[in-house]
Amino acid sequence: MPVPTIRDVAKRAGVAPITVSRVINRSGNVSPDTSARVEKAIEELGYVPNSLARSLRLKRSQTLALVVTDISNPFWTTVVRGVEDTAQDAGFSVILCNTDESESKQEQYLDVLVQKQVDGILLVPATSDGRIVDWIHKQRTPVVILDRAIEDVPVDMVRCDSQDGAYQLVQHLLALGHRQIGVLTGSRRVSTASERVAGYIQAMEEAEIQVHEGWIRYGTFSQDSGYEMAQRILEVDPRPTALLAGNNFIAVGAMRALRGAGLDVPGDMSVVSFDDLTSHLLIEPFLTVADQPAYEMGQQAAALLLARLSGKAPEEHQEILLPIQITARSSSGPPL
Amino acid sequence: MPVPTIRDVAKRAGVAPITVSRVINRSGNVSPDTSARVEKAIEELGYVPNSLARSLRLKRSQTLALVVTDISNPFWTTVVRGVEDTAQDAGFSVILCNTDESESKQEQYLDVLVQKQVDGILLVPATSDGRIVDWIHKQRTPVVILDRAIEDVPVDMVRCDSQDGAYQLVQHLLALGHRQIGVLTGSRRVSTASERVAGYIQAMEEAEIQVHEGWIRYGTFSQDSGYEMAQRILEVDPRPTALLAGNNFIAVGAMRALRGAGLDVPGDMSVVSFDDLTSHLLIEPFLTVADQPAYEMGQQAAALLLARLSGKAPEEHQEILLPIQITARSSSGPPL
DNA sequence: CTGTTAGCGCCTTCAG
DNA sequence: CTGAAGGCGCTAACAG
Repeated sequence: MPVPTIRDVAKRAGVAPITVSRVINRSGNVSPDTSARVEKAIEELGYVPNSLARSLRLKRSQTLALVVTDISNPFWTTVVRGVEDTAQDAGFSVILCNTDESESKQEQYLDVLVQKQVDGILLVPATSDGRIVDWIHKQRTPVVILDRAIEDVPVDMVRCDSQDGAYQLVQHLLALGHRQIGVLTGSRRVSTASERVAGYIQAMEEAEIQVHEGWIRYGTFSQDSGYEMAQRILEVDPRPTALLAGNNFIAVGAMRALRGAGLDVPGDMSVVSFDDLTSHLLIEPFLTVADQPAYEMGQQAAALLLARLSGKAPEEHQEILLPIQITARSSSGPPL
Repeated sequence: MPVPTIRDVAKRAGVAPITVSRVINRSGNVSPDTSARVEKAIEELGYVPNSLARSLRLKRSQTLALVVTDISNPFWTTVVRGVEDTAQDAGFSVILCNTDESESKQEQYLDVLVQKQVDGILLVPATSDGRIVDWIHKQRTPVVILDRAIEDVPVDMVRCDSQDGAYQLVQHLLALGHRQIGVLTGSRRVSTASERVAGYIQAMEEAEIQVHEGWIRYGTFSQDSGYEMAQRILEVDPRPTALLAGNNFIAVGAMRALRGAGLDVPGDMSVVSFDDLTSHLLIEPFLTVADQPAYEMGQQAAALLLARLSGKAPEEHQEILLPIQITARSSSGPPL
């Protein structure tokens, strides 16, 4: 016996398919009596509506897609939760995709998502190249860009004020007395990486400190890269007395490198970082961090996308910038 | 201008829709000449196939669903990667869902997934109640159960040998000289939680140690629960000299509690645990653990499901049990 | 190699 | 309050 369709239910209840549809979707008025007969038939047959057919007809799938760059990072899983909770409340499902910072994987996923007729896409772009957004727009799928800026394209965006976060972290280090400060960040092609450097430079310039070029290191947002960048920066003369890590993974990698070099944190080297979320898994949080509101970012991005879908968002593209607060802990102290 | 359909492409290329379909799917033979004209039309119109319509017609969506219980836990994100990589290679997309160990959320998700006509479901069951599997089977959707056993229902299953893992961990503690050993685990309704207790009891009985009832604590697989269970167990007389944590989150919570009580690990109390994955984010891994092959579990489960879908799996239900190895580190030492 | 016909399961429109 | 007809976009089956 094949899977029952709306027609099977209709036949069994002695009504037309459309009536069953009305009962399922509570659209139009159906007499309590008929309604009950339909419900009974649904129950008896174990009928489950086919939402593929429904979506095809309605031209909407009640589904959002969320494309992130690294699902292993607790920072992103927190964003995921913010998105999911918000979508769920609005009756939307979420398809989650992971690009591993790869542009080609990103392209592949976006293609599939558009084909699957998702109603909207939340994208953490692998790079700041705006063409991908143009392409999605051409497919008439609404997009909200998350966490990272995109160049030269008008699009809804929700992100954190990375520059200010970095600025605050460096100010904190300066206040402790540091003058030689290094920064380890992600790829140049990722806006958050360069903005964090910009905030660093801003603070250093205000303090009238000459920044040594070896103090600024670009890599990737990974532990391995953090490890390597830290090793390199230790060889720079003059050697920094404090490091600003572009994210939590870089911080962990860097601290491993410092440990390998026999350096104590914060005794021999202060370390401050973005993204507090490693503390979920640490016995004793000790990293001084700029703590991005990950959950809120997910929430707001999803809310904005949903507003777009229902035509409730203002015509012009929104750019929401969330503030960052820093939390001082024991990984930063005065220089030797 | 509305989104172009296969008919628009056909018209522009001067062919029938089916010919366009054949070009897109490389099904049937099409002359290179026609094919080129079609490709051109597709390009010019920016045509993207509607896979909703395709799935409706073909009765398959090339989509799997993965339902996990806690996406914040790196253990699960690793499983996710194993599943995704395997699915991707076979041309399948994955819809990821997070139940937070809640049966009602689980039910809700499964309903949506069946409605969306996913081709198969990979489920980490919130509880060992077998009825949910019966329900999915009734919907004719293949399922593979991950990580946790389900009672009394014939179904494909891929999981790790929790009992043996716990047995090994306790043996390790016994070898160090511990006789009073406590165990902090998850909910009684979750098979892995109880299996880990079973392995503990097995090892203790073999060593002819009388297990004090206060030494076995059931809670949930969360940090808060670990914290609370650890606080309680410290009041038991005789107090354990070593603790076995049912997962990484419980271990972290427990260690925080020990720290709050002024106890040193492993000086005053040894701690061993399941799931090594916190180490990704730790500067210095120090927990003695039973390290479950998370990525492989995801891979194998996805592979099994895909084999089912293509009819390549053996008729009878498979139960794959992956071995667990323990890694001894500095969190465990001899008792005082 | 190419096209015609028909229908996947559902819901909008218009009639009763 | 209920139903009949038609079509969303796609592809199998069967011509030619």
